[in-house]
Amino acid sequence: MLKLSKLTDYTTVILSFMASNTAHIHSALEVAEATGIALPTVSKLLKLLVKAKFLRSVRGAKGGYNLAKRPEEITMADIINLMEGPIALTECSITQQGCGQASGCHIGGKWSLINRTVHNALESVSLADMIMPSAFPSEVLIPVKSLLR
Amino acid sequence: MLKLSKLTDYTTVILSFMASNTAHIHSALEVAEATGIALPTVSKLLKLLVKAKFLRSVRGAKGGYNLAKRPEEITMADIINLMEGPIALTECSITQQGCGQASGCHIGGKWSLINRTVHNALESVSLADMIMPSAFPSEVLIPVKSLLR
DNA sequence: GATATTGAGGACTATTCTAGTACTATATGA
DNA sequence: TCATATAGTACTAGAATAGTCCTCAATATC
Ligand code: FES
Ligand code: FES
Repeated sequence: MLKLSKLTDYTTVILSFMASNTAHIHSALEVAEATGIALPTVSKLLKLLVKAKFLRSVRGAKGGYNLAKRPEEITMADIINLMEGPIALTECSITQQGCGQASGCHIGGKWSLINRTVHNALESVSLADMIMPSAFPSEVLIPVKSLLR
Repeated sequence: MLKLSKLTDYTTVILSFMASNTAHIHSALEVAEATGIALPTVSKLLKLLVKAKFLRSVRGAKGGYNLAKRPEEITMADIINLMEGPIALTECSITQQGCGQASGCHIGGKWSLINRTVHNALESVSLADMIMPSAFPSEVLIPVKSLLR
């Protein structure tokens, strides 16, 4: 289904929630209740997000989390990159030298074209776009030609 | 990693091979040897591709497979769609009514924007593009604005 | 200063999904 | 009729994912 893992989904929901109210800090419990995701899972993800510098944390009583960046600065590509590693649809697009079935492959470097195409698509959507009631990325043109070098 | 399953990868390799030589039919064994993928797996995938109308099959001795469409008519989006189902990065983008954590979700229909963005990207690359030594999709512009309705 | 609250960090388990294999039936050319 | 090749289905082992739990560290409040 070319689907994201549930955790990536959750992460997006959590970040959207944080972005929609940047004023004060939110405890893990608060986030869990607001999003409907189980507390232990939320907790796990929040820690991850702090490590990745997307969130800041405050420890101790009355502690919690808030966004460390502006919503415009976090794109879907960033989130996916964090949760699932670099966007690489196949093994052989990571190393440039082709994968196992090297011998018979007529594709070669074409995967990297596809990867970049998808990556650009995901980069065109930011957290800010996610929370706007009906605002959209103004007009992002993705000339496939420009992806090549 | 936002990665495709291996089977999808294999399928692309197999289809590319078929596309690079549309003249005569290829037996499963021939495809397996050419691509380096294990025969049983190749066989399984070829059957699937026939069912999906991407390939035609000829049964019996001297039988085999060949492309049922022109390489330009098969896009990466088609292949992924076949192997992994409709491109839907998350559960809730399938049904329009939101997923489990409905209550606290500030995202709503925004997923479908992302899905369409990615889908368009993948649709811009066809099998023909994959086999051309260095040809690329001429110039596909993806105005994100146009994805919305 | 004691205590309650909240995050940090890591380990562990159950479950689900994927990949790969095997086996039987059917069609066709020689 | 036999050799060859696809059609269809069922099964198994392995890997990845999701989710939970437990202990330690920091801080606010009383
Ligand atoms: S080398 Fe991996 S698909 Fe071609
Ligand atoms: S309803 Fe599923 S992520 Fe919002």
